[in-house]
Amino acid sequence: MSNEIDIGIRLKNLRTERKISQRQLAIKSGISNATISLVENNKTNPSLGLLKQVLDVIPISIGDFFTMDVKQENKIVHRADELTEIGSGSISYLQVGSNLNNYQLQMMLERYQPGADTGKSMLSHESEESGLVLQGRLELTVGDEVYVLHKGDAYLFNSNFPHRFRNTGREECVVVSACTPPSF
Amino acid sequence: MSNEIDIGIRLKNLRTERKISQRQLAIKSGISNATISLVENNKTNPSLGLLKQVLDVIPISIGDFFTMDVKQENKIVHRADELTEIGSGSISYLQVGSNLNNYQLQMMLERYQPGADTGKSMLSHESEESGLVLQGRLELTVGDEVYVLHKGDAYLFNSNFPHRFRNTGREECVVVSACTPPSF
DNA sequence: ATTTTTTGTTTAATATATTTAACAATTTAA
DNA sequence: TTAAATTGTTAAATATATTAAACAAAAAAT
Repeated sequence: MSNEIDIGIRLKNLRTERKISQRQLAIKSGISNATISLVENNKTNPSLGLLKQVLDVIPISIGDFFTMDVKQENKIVHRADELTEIGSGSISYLQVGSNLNNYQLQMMLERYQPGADTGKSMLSHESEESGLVLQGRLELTVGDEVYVLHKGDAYLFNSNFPHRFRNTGREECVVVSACTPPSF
Repeated sequence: MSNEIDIGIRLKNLRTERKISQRQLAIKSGISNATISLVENNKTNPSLGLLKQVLDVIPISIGDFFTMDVKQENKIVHRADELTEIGSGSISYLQVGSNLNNYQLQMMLERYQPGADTGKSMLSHESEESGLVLQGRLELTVGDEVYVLHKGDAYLFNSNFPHRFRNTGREECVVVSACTPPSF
């Protein structure tokens, strides 16, 4: 397992800046795409030779790779039309910032269409979550407790509890939420 | 096998500068001494985590490790009193330069006290050796041939042949020798 | 001299990185 | 809407790094 080096983010930044896929990088470098995925997620402890092979196609030297600044999302103010959509279907998640790799906080403007449901799958992740309802009706289930929130109501819980959101109202439901660390 | 990175020399320089043995470095870093040996000789392709563990005890960052200048012995002229003694006992080897890691050539001023003997152990190493006698009497054995050299005489042989030097004269014997690559 | 440590290296055993192949999810093309 | 291609991820197979243990050579100690 990795020995606490942030190499994953560094590589991912370099790759995405150049707008190439893991597979493209894999082919050019002669490394399998699986490995590139593992490296980017710090799920392996790559050898120097491997890293060099990959960095050679960027190209960047190993020294520069480690001394370069970790690409910071330095934009501070994000205009309403600049929020990045990471939801889909009947649920919209407009996230503040696009690359949160270096942040601990994830802020979103959420819109649930009537009937929208995050699913009974009770997704759970290791983080804290809070939100405030701006409009509409939101049903929140945490564990076996069920709550209904209206405009002005808010929630805060440790999200390793299984939880679920539903818009049980007739109009669109709008929520501002925060999560730490970012969950997706 | 290594992917052509000169990490071995870099690490060895750092370690020897600090005058610690492979084993000491191994213990402090939690890595086996065998691995350190392999790394220093570029006989393995170490993982980043491993490298970091080792460099942490130096200490030096991975970035600095790769960007630092490879310690070159850049002294060109070495004064008579600056030669470094690497012999002992009845044999003195005054070497030109102290750290020959980055050189292929090892030049020495050798002094054999009367009776001095490199030993019957017939040390053999993979290199070429040449020398010229400045003073005294030198007996050279290569394989099963025995030669006696006097002032002005010289030798040159492939030193993977077992060999041996002795001062069989009554006065100090002085030789200037060259070896490639350096043998110790 | 002779033992005892310490040195760096090497080999077989073991742990782990890397690959191959499959997967689900999203995008593109038709 | 469906099919085909591309995305990133994961599991089992394989290749390789790493370790533990033994080795020879040199240094230090007795």
